[in-house]
Amino acid sequence: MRQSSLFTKTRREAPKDELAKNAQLLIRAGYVHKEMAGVYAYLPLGLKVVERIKAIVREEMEAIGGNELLMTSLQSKELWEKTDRWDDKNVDVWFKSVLKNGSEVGFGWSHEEPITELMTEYLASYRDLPAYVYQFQTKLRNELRAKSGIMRGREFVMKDMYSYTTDEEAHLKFYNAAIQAYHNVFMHVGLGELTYLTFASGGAFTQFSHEFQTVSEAGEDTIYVHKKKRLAVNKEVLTPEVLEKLDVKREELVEEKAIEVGNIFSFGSIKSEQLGLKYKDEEGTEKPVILGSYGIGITRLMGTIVESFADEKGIVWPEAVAPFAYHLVSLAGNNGDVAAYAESLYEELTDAGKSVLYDDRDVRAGEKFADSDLMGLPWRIVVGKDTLSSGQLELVHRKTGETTHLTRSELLAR
RNA sequence: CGGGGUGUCGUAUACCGGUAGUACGCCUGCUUUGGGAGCAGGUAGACGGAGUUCAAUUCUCCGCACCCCGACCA
Repeated sequence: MRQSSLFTKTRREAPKDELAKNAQLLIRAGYVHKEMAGVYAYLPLGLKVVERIKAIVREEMEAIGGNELLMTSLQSKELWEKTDRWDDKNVDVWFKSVLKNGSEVGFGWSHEEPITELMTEYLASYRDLPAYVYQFQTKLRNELRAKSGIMRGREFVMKDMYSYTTDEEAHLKFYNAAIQAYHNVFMHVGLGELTYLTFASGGAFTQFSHEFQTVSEAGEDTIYVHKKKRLAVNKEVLTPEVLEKLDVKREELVEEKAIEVGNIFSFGSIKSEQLGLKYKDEEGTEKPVILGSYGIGITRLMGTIVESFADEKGIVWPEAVAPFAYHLVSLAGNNGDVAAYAESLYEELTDAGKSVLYDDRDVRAGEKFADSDLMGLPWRIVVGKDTLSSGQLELVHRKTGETTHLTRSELLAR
């Protein structure tokens, strides 16, 4: 993409109404636009990052048998009354409205109920199970207090997956596969080292739920990390019994602040019973389906990545989620030969299938470099006067600042 | 929801009970061109309402918005 055709601009200063690093940088670099407190629009560059994260998550969800679908934002009051989660006394994040005909509707803050009800239409026999479905949805939650930039908004993109299985054994098998898939996701986006499978308060069905917590100063949760065992315990369940069950000692744990980037838990058969999701087993006996739920906050993950890797100059994207792999910076000025060289290099790289943002703007070098640092693409290719005489291109690694020189063909072969 | 705070050109800020200033941005021209250029000219602003006052952007009250702490957080 030519930067001259990108409508967004960078800003020199952080907006005064944002304290969170992720929001400051994402706004300055033109990735997101704040619409109101806790509500952010994703601009072209930001959308690319969201889509890249989604692609990584999608790949893992497909690998464990997920069927992607897209549920609705408008949800029925009657449905949620069946599970006693319509009343504001029980769920305090509802946005609600009224249709012209007087019916009340809610705006989806979660989708267990609608998807489980949907499943009653399709799942009837043990032969239909298991079923795994997932979606990427914009969740709407009327949070009392939005905070931390895109990390905790009233509107955010989430991947939610639900598993429907015949019994506990099948459920646990999938549950463990999901844990592995989640590990793969966090590894792939570059947060693997910082992210811990964390034991958190469970529910009626199991002792624990599992969270995936990324250690970060910007975190809202407090966890106790066991570095050797690569696991953690949420502060809310840090009890002698839990430590014993996990076979860890309190003094082996380190307290950390962390961001909850994923959460998985078991519903058992409660919701299936409430919503009438049953199947017939081999003997023809009717049984409730076992339900599991698996979430990853896509936009929160994006914020976590910014928080985790940004430096004093700006964002530093891991290659797997960067909006473009290369930032081709042309320092042509009024030198037509340099401009022509940069143009042809851009064409050639793009034709070779490389993902390139080409800074073809007529601005000075300092501004281009500062913008490039702020936007945080992994590799910067600099084309200047010297390039023409030496035949050497400058390749700068955003993360380390390391600069290497290479020829055009070496770059293309990369 | 409890507590605290802040609202000034597009952005970041300054000052002030009496003509609202600066920087960046944006527009025009000239120069400049490897780390946010220089000169000249131009554009653009007091969240809304009520009150106090000769006079309110400034003080008071109400509303709204935003931020922070806490509570909350499948």
